[in-house]
Amino acid sequence: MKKAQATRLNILQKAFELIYSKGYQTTSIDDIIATTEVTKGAFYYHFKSKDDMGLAIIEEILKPALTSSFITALQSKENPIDGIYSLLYNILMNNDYFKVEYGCPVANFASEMTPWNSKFSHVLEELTKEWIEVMINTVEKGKKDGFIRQNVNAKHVSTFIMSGYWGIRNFGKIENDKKAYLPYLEELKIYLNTLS
Amino acid sequence: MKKAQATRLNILQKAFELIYSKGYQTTSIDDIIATTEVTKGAFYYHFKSKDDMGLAIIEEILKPALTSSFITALQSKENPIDGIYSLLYNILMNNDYFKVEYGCPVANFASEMTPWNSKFSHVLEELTKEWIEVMINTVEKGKKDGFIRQNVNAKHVSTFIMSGYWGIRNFGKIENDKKAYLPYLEELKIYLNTLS
DNA sequence: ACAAAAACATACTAATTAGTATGTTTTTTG
DNA sequence: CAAAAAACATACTAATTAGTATGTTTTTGT
Repeated sequence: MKKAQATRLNILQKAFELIYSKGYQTTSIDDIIATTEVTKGAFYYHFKSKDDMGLAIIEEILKPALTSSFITALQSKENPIDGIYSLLYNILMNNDYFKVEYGCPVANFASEMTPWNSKFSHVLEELTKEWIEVMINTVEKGKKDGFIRQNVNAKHVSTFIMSGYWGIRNFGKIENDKKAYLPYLEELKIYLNTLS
Repeated sequence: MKKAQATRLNILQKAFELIYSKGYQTTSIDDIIATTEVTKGAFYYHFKSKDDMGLAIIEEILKPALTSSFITALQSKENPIDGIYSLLYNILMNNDYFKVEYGCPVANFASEMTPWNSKFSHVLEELTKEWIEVMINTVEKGKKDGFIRQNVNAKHVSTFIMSGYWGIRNFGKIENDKKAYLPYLEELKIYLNTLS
């Protein structure tokens, strides 16, 4: 019950990298077992289907990694305006787990799977709602602490910011250059300051 | 030289609908010829490959349709703040060519094709740059006409707005309900008013 | 140590894929 | 009207796909 978990995790991680760079549909199981150097038997011992593995990637790789870094980044600054900006700046400019040319893995999954696969839709909805909730709470706390105006709607602001993030990720993919992020970040900073 | 063009256009339109709802990879040529009721011979007479057809969809269907409606919507109001808001409101809430559950066709293409297909990346980059340019010009005109502050950076603002649009489209896909657009639109209105 | 279960390996299958080879029909043009 | 080119039709192919059937090896509990 130790080595087996390691191979399972190895499959998930390697498969994630392949899917993140090539997309879910274009990543075949043969691709995955070739790069992980496990056999098909091992793969289907751990996952009952390709979709089962895809969902496990979201639940076991993306969800914990992103949610924790999301929360700590937001809480790193006293003023949520600084917290939100530094979260987005760092995730776009300094994170080298994410690549400009590949966009946001969650947005990619959503874009590719969502209309025709309800299981994926569901876990992705849960995940994004969790993020929005975290950001809403941050904004509300900022209102209580006097950093943000009382008439700011936390849900609207959070949705607005998350949308911009997903969108600029797609721009980055197209332009294939982190420089594409800069105009967005500049305007984000100005926008965030209007909330105080 | 008349009926042939009609079949070509028919293929492009039906293929677009399939791709818009299911994605490019998951739409097979057999799918396309089944719904268009043309044969494989006809298909490959008009397009030399699947990618050739995909690019034709962008160039001949999406580009003209979107760019023209984009420009006229932006110019419909004297104040660009109203113009931009009504453009986004209408494209999100009133356009029934686009479906919530399928998102933005251009963003879908970008998300799915961009990292591994440079030809698609290129035409999509051209297309989005064109939109950004149009919006920049609108904002600049608004500055000249006194509707928008002089210290507003038109490029930053345009990129910021376009990002938000693409992102909220992805949210809509996940939530599968136009209501997901409303918090975004409310905050967009507030943001746009800070530009005046 | 040994049986049983867990973990992995190999060789297949049936379906689907983009694309082609080779036709026939329809239009156009001289 | 006839030949040539354009437009479409049919039947294939070779590769790839997710998934399975049937093994062997390794680990675990007793």
